[in-house]
Amino acid sequence: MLGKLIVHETKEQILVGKIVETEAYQGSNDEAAHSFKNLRTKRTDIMFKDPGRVYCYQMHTHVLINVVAGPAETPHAILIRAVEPVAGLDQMILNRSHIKNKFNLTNGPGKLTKAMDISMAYYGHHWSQKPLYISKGININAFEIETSPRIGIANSGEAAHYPWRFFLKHNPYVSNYRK
DNA sequence: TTTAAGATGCCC
DNA sequence: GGCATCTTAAAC
Repeated sequence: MLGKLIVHETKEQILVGKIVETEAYQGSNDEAAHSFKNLRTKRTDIMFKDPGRVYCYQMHTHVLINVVAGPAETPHAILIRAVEPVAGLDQMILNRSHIKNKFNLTNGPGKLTKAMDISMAYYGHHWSQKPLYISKGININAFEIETSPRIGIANSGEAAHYPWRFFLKHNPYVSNYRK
């Protein structure tokens, strides 16, 4: 998914962001995943459906978005943690309360949803359909990708150490690492 | 029914 | 390091 484009056709502008950071959550076997042990609730339900749909949820005051992965009944998901603005930068600045630093607009999972005006209304929406879809971007070679443990899951036992965060080396729009 | 924690971000 | 703010899971 790294290098692919998220496109959101809003009524104001077309907003486009290149994916530069993701995290993998492996369904039933991953203690850090919401779907650990196949836990199926109103929130996690969409992960048990067909792949390619939007799994979004609210975390504190923010919305976080995922792409559902794996076949039906296999609740995997990929969290989109950061994008690099490609189009609609001025609208993103407005959406982010006039944040000045362009590197601070979309470098986190809660920041990018606000910049790109992606809300909980997209729960279950398919990522192949307008007005919110993923399109072909650039191909990324393996040597351009760096990995690390995932962020913000320190209380997830062994899973906290799995190197399932993926991001583009030296890209200034990647989020700041923290535990 | 109640409570505590959370795949965060911003301010001090 | 604290706190906003709200959903959800799990304990009572």
